[in-house]
Amino acid sequence: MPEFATLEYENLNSVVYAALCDALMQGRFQPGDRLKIRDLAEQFGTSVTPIRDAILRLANDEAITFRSPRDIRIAGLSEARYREIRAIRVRLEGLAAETAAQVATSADVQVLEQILRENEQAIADGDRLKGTQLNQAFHFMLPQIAGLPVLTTILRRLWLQMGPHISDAYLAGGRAMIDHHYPVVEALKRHDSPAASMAIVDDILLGGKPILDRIAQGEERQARRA
Amino acid sequence: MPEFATLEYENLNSVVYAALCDALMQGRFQPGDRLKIRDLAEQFGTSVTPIRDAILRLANDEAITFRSPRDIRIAGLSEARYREIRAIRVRLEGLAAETAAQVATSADVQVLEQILRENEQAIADGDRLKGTQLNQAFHFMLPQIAGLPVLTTILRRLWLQMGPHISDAYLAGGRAMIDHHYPVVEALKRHDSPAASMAIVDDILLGGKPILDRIAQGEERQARRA
DNA sequence: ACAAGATACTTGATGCATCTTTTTTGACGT
DNA sequence: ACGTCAAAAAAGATGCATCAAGTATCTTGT
Repeated sequence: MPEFATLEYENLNSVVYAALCDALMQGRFQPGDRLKIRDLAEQFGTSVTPIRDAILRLANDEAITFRSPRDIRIAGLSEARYREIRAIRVRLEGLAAETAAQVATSADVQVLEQILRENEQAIADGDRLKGTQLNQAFHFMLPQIAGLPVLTTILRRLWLQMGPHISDAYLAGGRAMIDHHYPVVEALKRHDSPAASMAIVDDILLGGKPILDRIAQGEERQARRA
Repeated sequence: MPEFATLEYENLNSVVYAALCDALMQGRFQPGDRLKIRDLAEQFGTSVTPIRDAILRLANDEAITFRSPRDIRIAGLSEARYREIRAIRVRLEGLAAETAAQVATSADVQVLEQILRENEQAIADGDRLKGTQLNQAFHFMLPQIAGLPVLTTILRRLWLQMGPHISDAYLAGGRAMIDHHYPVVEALKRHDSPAASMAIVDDILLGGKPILDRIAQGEERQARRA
């Protein structure tokens, strides 16, 4: 008897959740933006229940916060918290890169190279949205190649929190955002785990610099105002 | 102007979620146990809505799964998935221990030593529940001392998934479960980050051995049946 | 006695009404 | 202009009714 993939039934709340996740990761929300359940319900054409469900899940992910019982907003991100997320990413994406380097096939490498080419093109075209998406796609390929689903989930959650903060800063760094991706691919080809890990760490620390600067700058501005 | 902690207002779904989390972490559920929203609503004395909300959050944490659209169960844990969780814990708790070693005060150390003493006593008394809780308390102290809230959240989620699988295996290992905690405390006293990291890694790998054996054994049994 | 089909029951998803509290708004006084 | 305050509007939490789909039970024919 053939195996059938357990087909994922979709409930409305999952659809809404996925849509909001996409929006978050694409930077289509700004930190502090207010969400209203009834408004979203109208936009999605559903009742409020699936929206509430999705928002509850995002709140659980700490991507949105309840500033007060009736005030739902896109979560802010302090500099300290961003630094923590970065430190965690260094450890976890390092693990993903190491593992991926051990098991990567040439097909895997080709997918990565294809993403890189498209990303290069998107940057050349000045297409910020596509550039951000392809950058994320590259990062998520590593845990996928490595066969680490739990890791993928954790990283997705971290990106949900970073999403609203990277949109503006992304192209500020220009091609720097993907410069470090090339040595990752080279390391995977050679099954060189330490090199893969070091390259992805460089990417996170150096490529993420403009984002950190922007958050730090925003905090400083806020401090002066107070 | 002094900082005020954003006081957490409590909604019912948070109360239910916290209660279910506790139950999960204490191993009071078995993998595969079925949850029924209406039953839980009766037990908690609420309507079904807050229960649904809490269950949705736990599903988002991947602590429970929807086997089919109307069949909510405590999630299983494959050997591969457990190994992945362990690898992630090694990286993240390593980071927590390193950071904690740099900033730990003598007050922090005293708290850890107190937990260790009580844990020793619980094991001597054969009090499995208390032993498990204190073991967890020790592990969660490290990211707290280190001041890493995001890390704490991630680890809590991982423990939610491990909870139903550690109950039986815990005392099987006897004192082995906390043997490696002592060198962690010693390393924190000396502000010796590498030693702290190594000690906690030993604890995760060696202390977690009986859990892995149990999961592997369970899978083997299941494979034979098929 | 047993299997297949029909029936009744369970159960989560969805929608919606209501309640309480918050937020908004606008008038008012300083 | 600006801050204050009160009334009105808004908004999330909670509870509940209904629906559709799955499960268990019962019936029925062999």
